[in-house]
Amino acid sequence: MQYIKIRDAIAEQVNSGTLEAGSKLPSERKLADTFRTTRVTLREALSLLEADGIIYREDRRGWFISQRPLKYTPDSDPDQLTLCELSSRDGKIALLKHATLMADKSAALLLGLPPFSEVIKTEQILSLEGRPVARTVNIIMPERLTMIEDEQLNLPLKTLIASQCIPDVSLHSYRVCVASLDTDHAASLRSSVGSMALLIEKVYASPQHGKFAASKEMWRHDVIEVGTH
Amino acid sequence: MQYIKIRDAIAEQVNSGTLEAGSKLPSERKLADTFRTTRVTLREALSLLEADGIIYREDRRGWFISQRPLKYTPDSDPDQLTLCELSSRDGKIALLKHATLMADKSAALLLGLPPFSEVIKTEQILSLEGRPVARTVNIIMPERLTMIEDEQLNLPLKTLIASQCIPDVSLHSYRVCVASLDTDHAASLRSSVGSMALLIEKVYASPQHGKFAASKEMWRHDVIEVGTH
DNA sequence: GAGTGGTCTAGACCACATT
DNA sequence: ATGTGGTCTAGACCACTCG
Repeated sequence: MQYIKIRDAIAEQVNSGTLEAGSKLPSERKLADTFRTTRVTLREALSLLEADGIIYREDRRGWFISQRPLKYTPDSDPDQLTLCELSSRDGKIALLKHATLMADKSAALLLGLPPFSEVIKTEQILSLEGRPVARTVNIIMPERLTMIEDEQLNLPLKTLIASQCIPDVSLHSYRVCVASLDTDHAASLRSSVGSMALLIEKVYASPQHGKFAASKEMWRHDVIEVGTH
Repeated sequence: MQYIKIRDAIAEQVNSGTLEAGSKLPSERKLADTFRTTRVTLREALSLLEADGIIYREDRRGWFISQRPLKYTPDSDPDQLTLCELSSRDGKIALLKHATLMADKSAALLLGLPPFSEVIKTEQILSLEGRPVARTVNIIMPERLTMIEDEQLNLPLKTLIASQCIPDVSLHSYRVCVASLDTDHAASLRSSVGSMALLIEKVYASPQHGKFAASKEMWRHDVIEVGTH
């Protein structure tokens, strides 16, 4: 099993600091030559390293060394920008699109909505040092909102909610699971179809209104982990 | 991108119920013939389905249709056997090995132990309907235990702790992350090196003793997800 | 013993990113 | 324009599983 040895050789280079976080690996053809093998086998090794979160792939751009992951803690539920700050990372949110429309099946399920409910839906991209790492879909029930300014649409959902003066909002429930990227998500994240990702779903509720907002975040899996403290 | 079409074709067969959960797919060579392609491309498609948790691989045995995943809820922190029961699955725990030894780096870190601390370490395999799906390492500080019978060693950690009459034990912290299987774990789980997995770490503590026990569970990723309720 | 999955080779073409 | 990664072909051998 050659590709195990190749994986270990590259992993060692990363751990020893010879290859710095964020830097690019040599081209697949060069690496294949170096290890005296073919691209197919080399890519097998790279995929293992990718699975471990040690390197990541940018579609058609090459392979790069991962940074240390962010750590999302459901207990304190920091919003995305706070999460970045906690790790001293340069996080920025960009708005992809937004619309008021009928809730789709997944949104209706998440918020327990009756058929034909209208919701506000926004989609955002979170970038770290310019690299897109997560795509978020936010769903909000419009009756619960007094007013949204355009500039607020690229705020984290939690921040937006906070501006709405609804008392006692809390993270009602969340779900974490391993997922893989579809064509659309892959493109937004400069990744490729089928890449592993971590899906984090959150539902926000208040005693008065019950469940009224939710988000689905699709994270590149090398970027985040989940836990306490 | 042929392999996307092949993936979708197989996924459709699964969703429509033509292929039942738990059943085996035809051999790779047959499938490659069916889709008029080579094994390499076919395996690309199968890997996507595996990443989505729709199918899973048993090392050298073939590809199988996944069951619906268990759902681990840190809030209530059900033990592994309870978790299986909640989904009406036939879960069984087998003891791999156990020993009293010096805490390794990862154990010491988890429990905040001083150097040269002795701990009890047990390793277990959880099987669902006979299929090994998770490997658990339990770490316990021996001072906190009155006595352990051999028959208790294949109990879930939480159940074992409950038998020890330590008041107010709680799940102190946990961590969930995507990981990949090393040679050893892969073998225990009838999987292959580098396969994606979900790692769940838990630390138990009580007001009197602080952190005194922990577990690291390595789950085949098609089998489990994490969330509330 | 036949068939299977695991691994590997040695190419090829294309679309895209970068220069 | 060059080189790169993404995709695909058409084989091969071995070790293992299973009947």
